[in-house]
Amino acid sequence: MTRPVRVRIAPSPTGDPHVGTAYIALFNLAFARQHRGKFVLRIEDTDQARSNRDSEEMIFASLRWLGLSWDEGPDVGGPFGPYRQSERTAIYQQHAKTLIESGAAYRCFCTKERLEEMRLDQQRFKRSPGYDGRCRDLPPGEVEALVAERAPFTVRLRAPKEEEVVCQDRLRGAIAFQGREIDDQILLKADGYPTYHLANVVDDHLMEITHVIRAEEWISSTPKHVLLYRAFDWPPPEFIHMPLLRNQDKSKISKRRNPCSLNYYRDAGYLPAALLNFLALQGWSMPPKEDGTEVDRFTLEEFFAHFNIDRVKTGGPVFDLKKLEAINGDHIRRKSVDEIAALLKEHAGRWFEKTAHFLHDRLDKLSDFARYTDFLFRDDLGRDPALLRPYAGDRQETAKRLKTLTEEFEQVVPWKPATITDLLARFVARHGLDRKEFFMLLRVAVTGSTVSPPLDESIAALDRFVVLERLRAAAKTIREMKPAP
RNA sequence: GACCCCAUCGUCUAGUCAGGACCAGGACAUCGGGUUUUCAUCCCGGUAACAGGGGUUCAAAUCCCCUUGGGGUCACCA
Repeated sequence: MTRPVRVRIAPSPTGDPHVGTAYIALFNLAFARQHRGKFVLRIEDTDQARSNRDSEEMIFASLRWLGLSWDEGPDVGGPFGPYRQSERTAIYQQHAKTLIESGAAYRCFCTKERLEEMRLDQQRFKRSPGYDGRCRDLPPGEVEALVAERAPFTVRLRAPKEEEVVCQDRLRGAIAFQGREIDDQILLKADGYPTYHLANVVDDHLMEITHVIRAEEWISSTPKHVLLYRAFDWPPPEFIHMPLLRNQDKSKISKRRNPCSLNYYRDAGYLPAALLNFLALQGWSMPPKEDGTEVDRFTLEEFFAHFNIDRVKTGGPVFDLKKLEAINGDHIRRKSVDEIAALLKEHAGRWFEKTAHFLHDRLDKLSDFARYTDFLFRDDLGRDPALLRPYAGDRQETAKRLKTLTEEFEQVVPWKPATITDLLARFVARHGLDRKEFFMLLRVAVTGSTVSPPLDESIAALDRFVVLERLRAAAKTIREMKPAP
């Protein structure tokens, strides 16, 4: 008897809800539907420093917005809970202990500092990185003594160095790794929280996950997972690694080169059906009909009806916003006028709520909102180049400053007015810039006008990627300006 | 750098597993034309790809090998 199909997504609640999460969720859900199985949402919040509840809420909200609903999860419960890893630490600790007892794992007393030093050495001598095994074979007596004196420790996987570990991937077949290349990964951190590797394997087993459909970036850690299943004597799930969504230059999709936040797509007015349709086309296509015609515009239900995981292509698809936009347009045109009116109302309403606090003082009549917010909706700013004045008249220097600032904007977390204000203040202070002049330059670069809501609010209201693009465009314009006569 | 994954138009892809009717089909983008008072929609048409080299075979986009190219991973992050 085969076990009922159970799949899961395991997003980490850090930052904005990611388009890649929706992509993987979509394929997991489709697979579950096809097999009349269950789709589980598990929150992987074992990184104390980075995880936060806001982010978790946004994951729920955006997946709901898309209509990708889960059968079990932290919010809806289920028979395999809790579904938040931070609430399962005792389970992981217990399993880590089992591994230590069986010898599949060991306690490591190395400090972060020593590990850092080791890494530097490895770099210096061009040795391949990885734990050097100092604590791997500590005499039992020494370990006991260290434990007795409460020395902090981590738990590491004891990877067999001679063996070959073969992972089976549904789409790629067997993938072999030499034991020598598998690092003695940390399984349990010094703070008592598990790393992804342990938590993921323990939970997938306990939650009876049958198929692990996740992104390709996980392939190289799969042997560690396989080793863990082996150590616990558990049957591994079937692994299905989806291709990675790509930037235009084929690198893994990133918020610097693409809008990645699902909030962006919602706020920009993409329809869930269209986003999903587009995502479904990344690496997958509907089987051609009998007469050979191909259908590439379809609803979620149609996708589910024709879904087959084995049609997934392994090549990495470049995320093409233009195509998404075209598909979105098609989905909009399929709606009735009344439906569009309702959608428009909802969409505009969201923006009004988002911007009312800074519109409040600026409006003499409600329709004035348009002149203060048009920069939020235009793809092309139609900026009057004459408005863009190089700082202190120095074109090259200004372009360079804008570039530096752009790089700093890439790092801002969270993307909020307060953090942006903070960055801006430090930036002008550090470079000794005139606030008035520099901020006006930025205002024009980002909003296309010398009149706009407060800079930090304006910037925060836009998606990070859009701001970066506008800044890059402004720098380019300035760099290429004719020198003043 | 080491290991692993991948490879059809600029982009998403069909075709590849079961080699032949494929001088490679569709979509997006782009170019040209038509409908339309504008714009958009809609319609018609064009440009555009099997990475390279070796094999196997009567026959290769399809099977095998090598090369090249691209990507991912190498954290007390996931």
